[in-house]
Amino acid sequence: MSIQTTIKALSDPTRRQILDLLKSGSLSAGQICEKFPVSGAAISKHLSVLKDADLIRDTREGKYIIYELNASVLEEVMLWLTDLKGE
Amino acid sequence: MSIQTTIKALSDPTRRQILDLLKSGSLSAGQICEKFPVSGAAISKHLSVLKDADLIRDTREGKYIIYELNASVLEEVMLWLTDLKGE
DNA sequence: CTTTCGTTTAACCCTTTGGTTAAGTATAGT
DNA sequence: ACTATACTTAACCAAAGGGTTAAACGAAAG
Repeated sequence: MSIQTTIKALSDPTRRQILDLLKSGSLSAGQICEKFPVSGAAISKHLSVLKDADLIRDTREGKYIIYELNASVLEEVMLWLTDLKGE
Repeated sequence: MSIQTTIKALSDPTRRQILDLLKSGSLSAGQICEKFPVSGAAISKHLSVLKDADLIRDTREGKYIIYELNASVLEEVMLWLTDLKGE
């Protein structure tokens, strides 16, 4: 995954909030939806952007789809930022 | 400056390249332009986005406008990322 | 097997974004 | 005072982004 894909995914506030939510534990798409004042379709699209960036992973559990955070790809961004900051 | 403004500014590859350039030292708008295959107007707009985000500062020197990196605002982004990664 | 529930995909609508060219502003040099 | 140089701003355009509603899909339950 490119740093471009990662940062683009991070550039929307709703998506960052979703990541913040998942920090405390995995949630189903529906549970995530409840937290935002937008349609399920909108959230579903955000989730797919985050998934394409590999910032989240999903697994189906029965009729639910559970999303979990994958923070490991943030490493690349951190490195770039650290380098930019110089030391 | 909000983290939103900062990340949005970072979300364009040309703007990130500009920041990378300025890491090695301050440059005039024209010198920055030379490095990119787009019009001066396009670069000027990128510079203004970076400036609004306080990621760069400018000072006029004669007929040149010199841009310098201001990496300090990256701290907030770093903190958010670090928190998300969970130490 | 049909229905219901959870979620995604399709089709669409605006707004934002990143580019262009052309015109404007500011400083330097003649 | 003019002209050239350095850069920005204005006006415009096509593409991308984030939202909506409605249709489709997958698994479970009746």
